[in-house]
Amino acid sequence: MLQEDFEKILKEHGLKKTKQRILVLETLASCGDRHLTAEEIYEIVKAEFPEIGLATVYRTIQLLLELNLVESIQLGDGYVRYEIGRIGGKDAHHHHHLICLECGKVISFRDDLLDELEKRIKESVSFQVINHEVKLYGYCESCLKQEQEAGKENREPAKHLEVQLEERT
Amino acid sequence: MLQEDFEKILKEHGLKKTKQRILVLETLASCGDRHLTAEEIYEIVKAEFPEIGLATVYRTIQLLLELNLVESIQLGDGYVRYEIGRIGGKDAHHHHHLICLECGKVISFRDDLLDELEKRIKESVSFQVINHEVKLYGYCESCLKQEQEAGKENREPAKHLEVQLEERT
DNA sequence: TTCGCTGCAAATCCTTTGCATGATT
DNA sequence: AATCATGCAAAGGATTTGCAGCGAA
Repeated sequence: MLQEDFEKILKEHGLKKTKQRILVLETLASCGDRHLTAEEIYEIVKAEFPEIGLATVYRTIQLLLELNLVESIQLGDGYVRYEIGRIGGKDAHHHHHLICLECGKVISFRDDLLDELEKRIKESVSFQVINHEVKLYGYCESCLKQEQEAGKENREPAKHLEVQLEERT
Repeated sequence: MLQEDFEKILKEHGLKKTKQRILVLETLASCGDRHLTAEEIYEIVKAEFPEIGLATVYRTIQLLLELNLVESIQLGDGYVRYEIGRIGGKDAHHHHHLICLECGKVISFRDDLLDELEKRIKESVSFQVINHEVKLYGYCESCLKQEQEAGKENREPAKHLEVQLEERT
């Protein structure tokens, strides 16, 4: 089903159907919420198809981005990550990310509040908003719990995200 | 004034005051809205102080990030950019970016609408939001004008930002 | 058969690091 | 004088590219 759509899209663009391309897309599709890096995709595909090369993974990701089948996000940790986009017409446009500063977990959520913001922008500034990207940094449920159990010191929450992330490398 | 604050902060942290550090910070301060890359900062400082090395610029930026004097943003074009943060107590936390897909211009704006979103997140998911980052992609005023003058074809607006940006390299 | 796609290795590009020298306190 | 910071060059790490061979159409 996913694969059939994909084959159709490839054909429409005069591109060839290859096992590598299908595997990369399938990996992204099945790891829906994991937000994989190129290297991670490579490792996963290699388990099933050891001949694949990392360069092919990069080239395929590039292709999928151009075909609008995949989207990229950068969490500020130096890696570019990829997630499957709206395949088959479902508009996954307005989904955003909650990023845990403790464990790095990424939670996706939808919200249309930003439509309101876009409208306001359009009115106040002369800027035509086409798309937007929202990242909320904080602490996820399980990290909050762990901390509560660990003791009652007041955590001084990170003021600067990027730095925070870098320090945890 | 800026420089005095900076010297005080350096002293507080047991760091030395050097010409390089001051010039990097000044460059960031005076180029307020330009969102410079490390390389650009390097070039600007080098005009006034040719002995400086790129590595020093990187090290200084790192320092400024840790001191919370500077913030970084990634526009998706592969470069990390830096902008001066809230010096002297002014809280510049909730400012976000409008990014022109045509010319790459970055416009900063403030908005507190996101506070509302944060509140909602907290209620619906158990996630403690500490900070957030919003990027709106679209077309700036002057690019819109140019286009109107150039002709009346319907522009097919970019569906996928990152790709769009990459293609303009 | 034709051309596009792949794998490999080399090349790039941005950023970081090691080390001896030089500057600041 | 004691450190810390700098410049340079080399190292790193992610991503891209060149090219000959392979595989889809």
